[in-house]
Amino acid sequence: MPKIKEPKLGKSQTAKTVQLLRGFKDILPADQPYWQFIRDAVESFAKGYGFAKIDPPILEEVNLFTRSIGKQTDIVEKEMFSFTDQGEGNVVLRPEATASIARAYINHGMVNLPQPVKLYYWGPMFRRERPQSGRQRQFHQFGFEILGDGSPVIDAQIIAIISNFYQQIGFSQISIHINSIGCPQCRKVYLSELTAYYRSKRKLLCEDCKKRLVKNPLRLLDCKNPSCQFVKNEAPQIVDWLDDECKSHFMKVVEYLDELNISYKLNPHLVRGLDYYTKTVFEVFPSDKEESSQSALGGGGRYDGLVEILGGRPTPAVGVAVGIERTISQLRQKEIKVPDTSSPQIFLAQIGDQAKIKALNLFEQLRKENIVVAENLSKDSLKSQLELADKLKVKYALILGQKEVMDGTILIRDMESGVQEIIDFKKTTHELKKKLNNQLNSVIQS
RNA sequence: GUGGCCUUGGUGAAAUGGUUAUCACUAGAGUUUGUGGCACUCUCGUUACGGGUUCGAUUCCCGUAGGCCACCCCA
Repeated sequence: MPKIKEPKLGKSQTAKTVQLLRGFKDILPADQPYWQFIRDAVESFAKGYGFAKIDPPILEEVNLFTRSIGKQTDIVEKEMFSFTDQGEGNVVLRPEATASIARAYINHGMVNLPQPVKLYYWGPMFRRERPQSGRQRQFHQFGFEILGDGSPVIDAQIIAIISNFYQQIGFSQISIHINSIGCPQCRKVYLSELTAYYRSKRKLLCEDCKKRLVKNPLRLLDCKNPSCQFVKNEAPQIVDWLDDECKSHFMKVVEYLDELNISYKLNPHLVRGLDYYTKTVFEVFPSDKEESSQSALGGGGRYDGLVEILGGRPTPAVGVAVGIERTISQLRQKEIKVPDTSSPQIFLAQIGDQAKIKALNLFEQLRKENIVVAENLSKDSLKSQLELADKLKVKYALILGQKEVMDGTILIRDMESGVQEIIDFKKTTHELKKKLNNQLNSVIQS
């Protein structure tokens, strides 16, 4: 066992407060309705579009990412939480999930399933970056991946899913950018063209672009520095250098999107930071006013080479990944109301020892009937119990006291009107169900 | 990794180089124990951590950690 430093006790004998790790956050009970809202939407989409869930592990071998995302990318170069485990080998907290999905596809012989294989995932990802708005070191993504089909209609479908998803959760203004970065062959030709062009303009470039020119020329296209804009606007565009295959693929994708009535913007400057992308790439923004890369809600594209890079048979694939925190922050900003399904409608209050025992049993009985009841059986005064009922904003309070126990009855109090009825204790569940159903019906009617 | 601003109870704020750090909200306990949303009382802080300057620091300085924001890059 490695030695663990004990926290020093201060003069006051209390231990120093333990802080959260930089860039890590607790997802608190108050946040959960948002998470649940998105989770429900994702699950219903997965079901509707025929995706099966997969949960790859959070820890993976470092090679998985150096081979897939690319050694030269920032994610791999400086943002991975990697460490040596006590045994052997380098392990890494996954920075994204697509590579794991491709690995799983190979590992479990999914080539033998009817193609394409449609998978979705949900979970935490880790990148060791400096935190800022819309960026944490642990964040969550969900994603949809379709492996084993190279047809452009699949690209369009993935984009349709994400577009419809955001419509569904109440984002009416989203903006989808799409582009094609070709296959490795035509991209190679294009890259030499692009670097030749930029080299001729080298003197005009910002410092960052000079670095990009050597390191990752594709990224030159999304430089935000105003001084580079002119150079950028005149730069050769990849769509003009796509080979016939890639060009017709891209045109078909666009055609299908038109057919599905999905609005998008062709963005010749859109490139993505992971090496495995081929052909179609796209990004989703909350509105056309916020289209900087930090505000991207999600993105994806085709990755026809990935499975092969990881040692599988050549398998075309497309996918999309969505940032959940970013989506939630937009839900909040747009003040989209999300349902809070967890809050109880009933509070059970008791007075006196006998009533407490009876309440204990009643609570269990109601729970078995799937009636969500709040209580605080350790509190004795009715006043404080009703106070709590009020704070929980329940619709009804059940009141069980000495008198009711003797009479075999129970009180149902309507918390809004203050009207109370005495009912037969045995009919408690029946009455509650009746009341809750009435309420439900009136909500549906209005 | 670079830069800017910031850090006072659970939350949001206030204040001062000098005895018990103020207020509001929240939470808990209570106002003699069968009725909530009001009111009142009480309780909850070594002023992020470490060091320095000083007779004296929460206040000034430095470091560390964390937060926010921007760049790089990404979701």
